Amino acid sequence: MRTTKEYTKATMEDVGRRAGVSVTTVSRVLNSSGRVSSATAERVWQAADALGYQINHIAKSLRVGATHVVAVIVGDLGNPFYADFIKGVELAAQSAQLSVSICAGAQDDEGARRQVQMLLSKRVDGVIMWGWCLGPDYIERLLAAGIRVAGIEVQPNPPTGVRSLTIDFRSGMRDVVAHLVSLGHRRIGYLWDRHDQPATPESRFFCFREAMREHGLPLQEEWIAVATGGQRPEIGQSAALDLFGRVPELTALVCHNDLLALGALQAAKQTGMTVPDRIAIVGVDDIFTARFTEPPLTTLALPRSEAGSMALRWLLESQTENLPPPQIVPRLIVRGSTGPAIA
Amino acid sequence: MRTTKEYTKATMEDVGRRAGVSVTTVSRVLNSSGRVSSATAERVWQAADALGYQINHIAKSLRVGATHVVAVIVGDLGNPFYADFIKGVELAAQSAQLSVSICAGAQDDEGARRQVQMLLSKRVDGVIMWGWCLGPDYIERLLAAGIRVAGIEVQPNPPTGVRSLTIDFRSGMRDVVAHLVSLGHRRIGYLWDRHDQPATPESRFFCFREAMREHGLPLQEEWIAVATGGQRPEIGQSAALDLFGRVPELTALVCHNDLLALGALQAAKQTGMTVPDRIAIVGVDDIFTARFTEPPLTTLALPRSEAGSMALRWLLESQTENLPPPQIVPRLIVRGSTGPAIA
DNA sequence: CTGAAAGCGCTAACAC
DNA sequence: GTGTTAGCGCTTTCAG
Repeated sequence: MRTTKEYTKATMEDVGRRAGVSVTTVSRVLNSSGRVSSATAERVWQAADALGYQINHIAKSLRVGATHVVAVIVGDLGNPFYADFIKGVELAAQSAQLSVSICAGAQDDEGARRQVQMLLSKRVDGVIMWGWCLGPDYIERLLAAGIRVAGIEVQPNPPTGVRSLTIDFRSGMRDVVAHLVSLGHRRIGYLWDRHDQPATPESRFFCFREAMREHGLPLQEEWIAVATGGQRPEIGQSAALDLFGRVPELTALVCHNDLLALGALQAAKQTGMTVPDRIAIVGVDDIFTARFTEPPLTTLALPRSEAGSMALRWLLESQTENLPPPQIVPRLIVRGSTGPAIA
Repeated sequence: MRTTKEYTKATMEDVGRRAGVSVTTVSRVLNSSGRVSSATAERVWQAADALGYQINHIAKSLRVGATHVVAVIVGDLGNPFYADFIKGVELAAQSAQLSVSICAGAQDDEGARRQVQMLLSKRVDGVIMWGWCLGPDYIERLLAAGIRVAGIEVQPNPPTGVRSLTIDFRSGMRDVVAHLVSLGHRRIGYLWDRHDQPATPESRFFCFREAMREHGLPLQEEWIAVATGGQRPEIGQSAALDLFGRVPELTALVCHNDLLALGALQAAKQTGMTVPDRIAIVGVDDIFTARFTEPPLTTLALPRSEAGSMALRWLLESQTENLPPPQIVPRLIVRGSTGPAIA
């Protein structure tokens, strides 16, 4: 084995010395920028890999002012939801020769401040996020620093400049409701995660309500359960429990996300309501777990990995003006948690 | 990608100019290195945040030769197993002022080569991995470049220099077997993921076999099912299916990991074997899904998030000679998939 | 086609 | 206490 020093610390100067050329030429060869005679080019390449030369990205970044690093920032890394998303980003990043840095979501404002400071200091080229993990002023700050920002489900009103990808919940929720209606359900509740607060027209909740209206089944106020306290099954469970007690005439429940739906499933079990006979349950996301519950969860699948890749590519797009922002289209996956309504 | 030139951020020189001092002084103040009169220090601070100064880590890294970036590299980012692990690393990284870069595992050798090249180029300070995602020579290469490497379940024989954390499967598997035996099971099979190949003394499989022996229940060759083809429930399912058909006298099955156990659960369902009455099933890992299967999965929980934090701290440890390598201790979580053996 | 030289923003000797 | 200076390794004018 070659010695440490030689193998790893080779600089362009070393390569140049070995090939009998200047650093300039080395740089030109290695980046295929500028005209170099093929003879010297050959010598440079040989010297480079004889020395095991690896470009020093730090130096390059300093010089050219771009780091080729994008950061992914998500609410809760422990949430199984995000793994696929990150995977998608990673995948696309690899083919774009970027590396991805990950940041746990900022819980409080102080955390957010620190995150932003870090992003700024590290001079990342871009930031990708799912959901609104950073306050608008922080996002503005990134934007002002020339850092590109792309986001999925950033509501309401992502600051101008954010490359926003939307999920077509309009069609998605229409599918969900159509499915339920076709099974004879008419009294369909919604387990809402208050997080998508003012429920903008692209939001899950808004689209659900809209779809209900389209079917002539206006959503009743009391059919809504509000889960507050984070995306955790337990939260969904208690909210569903309350809802089931309060309005027993419901025959179906659509949940804002699968985590909450998992809780609803438990709540049903707990109160002796059979799924899907007594109550049908639908989630959104299609997390890994969804296939393994009893019964398996019917859910509106979000192609998270693809969404991650799309977000990265959208981030890289040089001009977004003329292009239509990418849409992520969800797909209803019917499993065992939905069935015919009781007569 | 566009450079940030046009947005040029404040540099130390700008701060210095505004405060009427030199860059050196600014550096000294901002890093609290060196003696500076509190009066000037005060002026510098004021100038700094008047200008919204953010240190440029790129420049700093180039100068000091350390990037304060650690990379996490795992087999498959989509595997729900890893999310918590990464979260743990992130958590500890935050308090150590490091940022974490993530790398999807290298599937093939070419991928691995590229990953390593990237790590080298980006001059990360350290690499943390779960499982052996990189061939030994690649690891050597990182080590040779002065990059610290920490790994969990890196078997067999992590190259010297790797800061290896082990999981105490010895006690863990002992708990598993003791649990099963206390329920009256004696014919206990094992669903093996061949990946932990030569089954070193720290490995899941080895420890299981050892625990069986301790209980006077030597594992029969034919009680072993081998799942090849990756960590996917489907793989576990077909392997379990085969095993159940081949050796019906088994009353319990321990699975190398939860993903495989999920498959085993399906296989049991498929063949009409009730769990846990006809066959008890135990997994390892305690992935999120485990709580939601029917019946819920009894499993040997690995504290993945803590493991991630531990790994990072162990990576940072300056001298490892005198210190005992950290041990991760698993904990048996009894749920519904295990019960008394049929008489 | 090739090289010399000027920095990118920061830190660390080394003066004063 | 504070400033001057010399780079870290690279890209990029600008000359030859």
